Amino acid sequence: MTDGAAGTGKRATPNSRDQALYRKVAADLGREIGEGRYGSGGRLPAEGELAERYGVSRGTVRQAMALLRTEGLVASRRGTRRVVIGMPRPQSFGELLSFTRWARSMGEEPGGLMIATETRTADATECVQLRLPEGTEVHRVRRLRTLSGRPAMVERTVFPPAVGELVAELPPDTVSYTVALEERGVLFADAQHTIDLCPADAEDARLLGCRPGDPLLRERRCSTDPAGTPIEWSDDRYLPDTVAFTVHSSAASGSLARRPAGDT
Amino acid sequence: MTDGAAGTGKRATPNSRDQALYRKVAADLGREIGEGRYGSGGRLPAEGELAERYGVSRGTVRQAMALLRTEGLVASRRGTRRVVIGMPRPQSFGELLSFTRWARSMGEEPGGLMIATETRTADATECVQLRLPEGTEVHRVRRLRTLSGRPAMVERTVFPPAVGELVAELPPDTVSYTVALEERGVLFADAQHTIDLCPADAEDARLLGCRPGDPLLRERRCSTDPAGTPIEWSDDRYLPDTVAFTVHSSAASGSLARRPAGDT
DNA sequence: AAGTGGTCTAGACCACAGC
DNA sequence: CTGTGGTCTAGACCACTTG
Repeated sequence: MTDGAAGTGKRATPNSRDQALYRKVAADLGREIGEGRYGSGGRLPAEGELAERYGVSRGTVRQAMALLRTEGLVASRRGTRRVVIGMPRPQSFGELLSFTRWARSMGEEPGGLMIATETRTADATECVQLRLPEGTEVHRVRRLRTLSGRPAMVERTVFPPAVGELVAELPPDTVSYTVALEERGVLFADAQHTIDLCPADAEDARLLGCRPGDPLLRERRCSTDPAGTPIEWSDDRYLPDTVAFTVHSSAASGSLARRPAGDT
Repeated sequence: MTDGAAGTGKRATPNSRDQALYRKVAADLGREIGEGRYGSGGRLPAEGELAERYGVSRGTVRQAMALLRTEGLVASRRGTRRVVIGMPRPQSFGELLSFTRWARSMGEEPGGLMIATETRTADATECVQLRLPEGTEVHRVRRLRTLSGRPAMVERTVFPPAVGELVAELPPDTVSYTVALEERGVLFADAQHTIDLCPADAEDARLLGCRPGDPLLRERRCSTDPAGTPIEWSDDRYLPDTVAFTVHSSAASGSLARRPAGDT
């Protein structure tokens, strides 16, 4: 291996730029899959062949494959080569948490009409979700989100104190809190979502232009930073025909579950 | 390492029973997390410590951790120990694909009222989803699913020929097709889900006892076997207040995405 | 029997968190 | 500086699929 890093010869390269090697391999293969290089249901090259092609060890190729697997692009089992079972989706996580980024990726103009903002003591649910001691002050925001002017979703978000302070200082014309927070060093790493259907309350109906009681698609979400600290707890209610959620799940890991309606 | 496997000393043990070592470690840690041993937001032991405790290498501990991570139980970053961010959920995959198993796990009595079964040529959508050539004959089943007698969901499933043959031979009183198929060697390994809201059509309304046009929570799903071959394509429509779906997603992998309503 | 992915080991160095 | 997880390597053996 042509190793410029004078030394043991063990280290491949210090990763000239930001990404890990296995991520580059995964991205490359993901791109090829998206281009139909192997076809839907087609077989990927063997681990050994890929290791040689990219000049990396088998372990690194396997790390890349694990990524492609959790993204739902390939299936694998002992004895045969991996198989293509899905097509890559553009950078889902950023667009998943940010309504603004998602809207823009679709060529729509996102909007955020502030309805109310307040600082109050957290209720029982919020304390559990945000892992805060009882009686903590939290920052609440309610907004009507629009797509190219049309009402699309009512957003009710609660921030813990540390994040709430940042939110309170945001310029009044801020469209994306998520992007603004990331620019201020708050990183989103994990999120837990609950998706169900709920009837519009009086406020939902007034904002969205539907009747009270009309069903909405609800996504409740708790996001955490890389340290595992909760940074937001949100209740988003979408008008029908606005969005759909897609999930990949597998027997090996399984990030999706079905629960009885009602709790939390 | 006290290694009874007289030999190279490399292999730890041939895995006395079915499971891989890293799965045992993950299961064990998952159980401890569920018991609150480390607390919500608490820190896990270091990789090295766990490797010693279980008598395995660091690589094996890391495989276990990767599992716990995709299951949404822990978050991790360089420099500090892993942190608990979620509680374990019981065997989600089996209960996710099987309405029957899910119902029973909640102490409800699942039912399946057969509405219609037919063999016809697949339409365009079905051909794409099941990766079948145009004009292939598929097996279709429509059923009303009930929870302890109450209507809960209308299920419309399409099976490719190989699976359809098995389905056609199932006893008329079969409640769970999923379980029956698994008993006949059809294994479910991966699934791709799309969750959204859709209005009840005339049949939905009649079966579920609601009005046509009333919104239902819809889950469309394509499941594949370990070889990556599609084995079912289903459109399930739930009455409101019946179910909620929960998903974990992370910046590192991301199995959840939001899409505009409409397609596929 | 050959090919291929699954599991496990052992060791190295790096990058980051926190004292 | 020390501890910790992230990345990478090299090699071994096993279990399964396929021809």
